[in-house]
This record gives sequence, C-alpha cells and structure tokens, in this order.
Amino acid sequence: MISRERILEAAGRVYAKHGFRGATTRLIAIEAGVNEVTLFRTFGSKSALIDAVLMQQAVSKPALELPATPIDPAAELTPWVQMNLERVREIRPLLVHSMGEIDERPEAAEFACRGRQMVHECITRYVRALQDNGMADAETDADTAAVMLVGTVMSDAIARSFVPAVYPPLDEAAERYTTAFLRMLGVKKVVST
Amino acid sequence: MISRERILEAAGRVYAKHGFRGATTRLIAIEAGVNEVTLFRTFGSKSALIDAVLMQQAVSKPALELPATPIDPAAELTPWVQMNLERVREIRPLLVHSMGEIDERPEAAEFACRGRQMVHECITRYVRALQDNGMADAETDADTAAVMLVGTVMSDAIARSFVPAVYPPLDEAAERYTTAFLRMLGVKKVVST
DNA sequence: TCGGCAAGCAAGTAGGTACTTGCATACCCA
DNA sequence: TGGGTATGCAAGTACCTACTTGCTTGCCGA
Repeated sequence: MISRERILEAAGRVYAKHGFRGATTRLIAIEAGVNEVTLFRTFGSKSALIDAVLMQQAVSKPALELPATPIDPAAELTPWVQMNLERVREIRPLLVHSMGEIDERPEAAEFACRGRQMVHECITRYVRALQDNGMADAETDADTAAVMLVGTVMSDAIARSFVPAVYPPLDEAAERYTTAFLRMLGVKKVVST
Repeated sequence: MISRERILEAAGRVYAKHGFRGATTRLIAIEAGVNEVTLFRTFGSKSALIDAVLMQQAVSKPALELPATPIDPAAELTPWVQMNLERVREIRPLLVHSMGEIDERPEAAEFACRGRQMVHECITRYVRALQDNGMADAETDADTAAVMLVGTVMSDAIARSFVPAVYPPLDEAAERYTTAFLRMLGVKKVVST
C-alpha cells in the first residue's frame, strides 16, 4: 500500500504538467517508479486516479482563517493575503488544467471552485465585521471590494508567472493589495492598540 | 481558399472546447465540413493550424482605448471595463487552455499574454493622467490599483461561469468595479461638467 | 513452513492519432 | 479546349492509448 501514495503524488505532478489527456498512464507509472499495471489494480482506471488526486488536494487544505473580531486590519490581512497568494501559486498548474477541463470532466469542477468559494466567504465575513465595528465605511460596497481582493490574488498567483512585468514585486504584493483594499473600504490605519 | 477560413474558425471552436490534445484533426475537419487531408494540405500540421488560430485571435483585437485626458472618469471607465469583461469572456476557453499549455507549447504564451499586457498599459496611462490632472490622490499606489482592476476583470470573466455566486450581477459588475477602483484612487465623483 | 497478498513482467487487444500517398473530380482562367 | 489548382476519397503507416490477462516473484504473518 506504499505505492498508492507514490502513485497519487506522481499523478499529481504529471497531471499538473500535462493535463488530463497528456497525463498518460505510462508517464505516471514511470514517474512513480511503479509498474503500469499496479496503477490499474490500485485505482481501476485513469479517470478514477485523477479524480482521487484532485479530491485529495481539495480536502487537504485546512482553510486560512481571519479573526472574527478585527483589531488591526492591515496586520491581520497582509499575511492572510500572502498565504493565499502562495497557496494558489502552488496549485496553479492543477487549477488551470482543471478549469480547462470542466466541460469534459465535470468532476474537476469541485476542485476548481471549492477553494475560491471558501476564501470568498472568509473575507466577506471579515469585511462585514469591519463595518459592524465601525472600522470601515458602512456605505461602501464591501462585497465588491472582497471580490476584487480575491480576484486580484487569483490573477496574481496564476498570471504572474507568464506576465511578470505588470505585477508588483513578489515581496510587496500582499502588502500593497491589502493597503489598496483597505483604502477602498475607508479603513483608517491603526497606529497602536 | 474559402476552406482556409472555415478550417480556422472550426479549429478555434474545437480547440476552445477540447484544448490542443483534444482538438483532433478529425474533429476539426468534421466541424469545418472539410476533408481531413485538406487541413494538412492547407496548414501543414496540426501545430501550425492551432498556432494560426491563436495568432489570428491575438491580431484581430483593435485594442480598447481610454481618453488621453480624463474628464468624467466613471463615465469613461465603466464602459471600458464592461467591454473588457465581454471580450475576455468571449475568449475565455481559448485563454484557459493556452494558459495550461504554455509549458508544452510556448507558442501559446504570446496569445495568453499579449492582451493582458495591452490592457495594463492602457489603464496605467489613464491613472497617471488622472493623477497629473489632480483628479486622483497623487500619493496613492496607482499601479497597484490598476493591477487590481485588471485582475478583477480577468477573474470575473474567467471564473464567473463556474463560481457565479460570488460575483456581482452581470449588469452591475462593470459599474461596481469602476466605483470601487475610483474610490481606491480617491477620485471624486463628477456631478456635471 | 506455508498460504495469501502486493507487485512485477511480458504480451496482447482494440481503438485512436497525426500524417502520407495515389487517384479521381471539379472548377476557373487563358 | 486545355491546364493548373483546389478539393474529395480510400487506404495505409507508424505510433500511442487505456486497459487486460496469465504467470512469476517476493514478503509477511500464522
């Protein structure tokens, strides 16, 4: 049963590189250092194997939380944005391929959507809390701001690798996005608490 | 020479659905209502055909311009954002597939990047003009705001189809994004000019 | 010491893939 | 009227694909 994990990891790497059609059972077997037959005996079919890969990825994320009651928004949001940037960057090839394959393999949809949904709920809750606590302008369009922050994170994490020129430097991105986001919401800087 | 265009269009549709590997020459030929051999006689190879498809797409865009000297930012930006949303939505499947195939087929990279680059330059020029004219706060991070607007547009156009719940209604999106963007820049509303 | 189980190996099946070749038709322009 | 040019059709090549079958090997626990 050691080979099960080896195959899953190998399949993940190969799928990330080549997508479903390009991830041949032969390639995966070689990458896993395993006989091709073992792959069928363990997972039944190539589709089942790839599904298992995506399923595992979707489950293995412990969800990045934000405090229920905000205190220092910039200090709380910046690392959250940073972490989300890194996470999406990690799974970028998987994400892009499964997005392209949604029509042909609807099973890929859940993987492509789940993370996005969760992040959206998290940030939306947070901005609501900001408004309720009077730390953000009550009349601003908080939902839109949240959508824009998450959209920015996705766009950066996915597109930076092939259009690097347009994005802020890697080590400044999270802070800049956060600052601009808080500006949108009309949040004042916290000097000391 | 009529078939050349027919093949190009058909190849575009099939590629959009199935990606490079899934867009078989047989499928394309059937979709074009043309003999498979004609396809090879006209383009030489499948790769050359798909390259031609992407090349044509990349060239056929006349670039959406913004005024060199802003007068009413909201009125100028909203339709621009709307148009860009629609454009990216149109080529979404093409974009997603070519993004996934960049590693394997670097020729796809130009198509995936070109539009993004141009839009970025356009909006950056515009916000600079806003700042120069004193219509936007001079000390705000205009570049980051521009990146966020474009990132939002890309994210909406690409992800709305499979995570519709998180995005603002279709007919309000452009206006909301524009409003939030102008807020980020500290642009006051123009009442009448 | 033996039985079961995971895995490897070699070979095969049935189908799909890009691409080629040779030949038959049309059609248009000179 | 004749020749080039675009296209169709049938067949074939060489290779890749997922997946199967039958047999062998090695390990592990009773």
